Amino acid sequence: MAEPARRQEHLLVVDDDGRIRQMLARYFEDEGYRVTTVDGGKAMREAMARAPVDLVMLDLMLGQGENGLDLARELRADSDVPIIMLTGRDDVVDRIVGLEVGADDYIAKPFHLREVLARAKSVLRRKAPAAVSEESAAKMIRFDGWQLDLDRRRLLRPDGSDVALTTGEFDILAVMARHPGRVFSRDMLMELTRGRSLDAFDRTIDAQIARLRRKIEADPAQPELVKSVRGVGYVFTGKAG
Amino acid sequence: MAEPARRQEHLLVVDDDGRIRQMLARYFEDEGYRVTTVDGGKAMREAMARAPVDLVMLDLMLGQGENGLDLARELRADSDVPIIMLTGRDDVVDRIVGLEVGADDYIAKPFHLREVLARAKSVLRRKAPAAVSEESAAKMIRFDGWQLDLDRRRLLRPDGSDVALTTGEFDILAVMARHPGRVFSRDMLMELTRGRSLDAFDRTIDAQIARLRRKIEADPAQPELVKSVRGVGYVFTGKAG
DNA sequence: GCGTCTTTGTAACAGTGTGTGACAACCTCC
DNA sequence: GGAGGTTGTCACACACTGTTACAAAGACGC
Repeated sequence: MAEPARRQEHLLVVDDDGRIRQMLARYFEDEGYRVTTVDGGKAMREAMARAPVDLVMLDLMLGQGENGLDLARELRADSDVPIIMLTGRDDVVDRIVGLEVGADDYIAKPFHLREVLARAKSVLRRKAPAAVSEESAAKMIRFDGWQLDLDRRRLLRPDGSDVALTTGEFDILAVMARHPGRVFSRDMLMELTRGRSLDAFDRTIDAQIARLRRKIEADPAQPELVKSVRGVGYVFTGKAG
Repeated sequence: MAEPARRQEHLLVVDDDGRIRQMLARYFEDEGYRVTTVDGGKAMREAMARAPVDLVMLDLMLGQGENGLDLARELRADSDVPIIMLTGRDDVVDRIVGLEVGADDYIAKPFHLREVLARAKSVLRRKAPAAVSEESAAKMIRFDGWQLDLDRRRLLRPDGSDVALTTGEFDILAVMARHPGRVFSRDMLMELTRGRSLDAFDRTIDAQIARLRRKIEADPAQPELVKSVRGVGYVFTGKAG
């Protein structure tokens, strides 16, 4: 089936398993795509820098202690390139990945190549018309009249106005607001927001919490939404709904 | 000081690695817990059916194609039993998903047994007094016109104004107010609020009670809400409703 | 590329919360 | 009434947290 002369779309496959790289590359090249395959984050960054990419297919479980989620977040920080996650796990993982980093679709391993192709086409079609088309219900967390939009990474005040949160501030709030009433240690917050663990005497989280409070609390000295639990950590005390 | 005959708490360890099962079983049994160990989902279901379980410690990477996250979700569907997940060192995805599925805490392998014990105590302490489900309606305790909001960690006076309680003060009041009329020994209060036991001649609890009274009693010298029981401890005498 | 602006990590300092020992007041039992 | 033990309170030291300022790192526009 000859493809009409069309700009060749460029796929980047990130997977530590050579067989999968080869399988995907062969199949998509047959389908008329240009395919680059890499085995990890470093190579991915290099490939991204070298040539524009239209779609990234990213394995969630990479070897070498690399984490697909981190790479996805990294990609999202830089660009709007569509991302399809490859995962061996079930729908729960995929949902989270979607929430966390804004991947566009997912495919569970083992997969059928025909299905991968269908998803890839679908994602490319959706993304192509410039602006992010909003077909899925936005994932929203509501509390005390506020709205935290996980897809758009925005926080809206009860009056609808926008709060300008930085990436770090947003990540901490997102993790905590998803579990009101649960106490998070600083270490947990560090791991959940950026996959690093905290070393002793690190005040990073405290500083971020302070900045966050300054933006979302009526009186930062008497916080109502993010409270401290002495000797343990922080807890989100907003009321869902 | 003889420990009051307290119900032995029952732990269920789910892990496919026999050495880990044995290590955890030995350690927690030494600490006075009853421990059951199983190696997979089937045995887990059987154990759960056989005897009530107070805490499940669940490995996320089970052999035989079994998925710890599925088991966690399955547990959550049926019950509110606290869950601690055992995860790989840097599998952030698993942790996020685990929390999302409803696990209460996670511990990265390899772990220190002392830390596991501390987490277990902490989870049991927070879960024990009535199932505090995360997204359920606000948990409120009312007494004599006062309102203690456990989710928001706030105390409101009859006139609706806010009382600024510290973490420690709030925890003690929360524990006692949940069980009006029941007498708590200092040791019990220490255990329930911070998972440590009290050593001899420790005046910590007394000091906290004094500070608490100063904030909530009309006349701290003639307490109406938190009374002393000489030779035993303290009792909350607020009238529910 | 370069300079500029934003975001983040870190150190320093101030303020708050808590544990501890001392002591006074109190209770109970003899 | 006195002894011995228990409780309330205070003061103080120390640990924990909030906040600010500044430097480093990163993002952005040109």
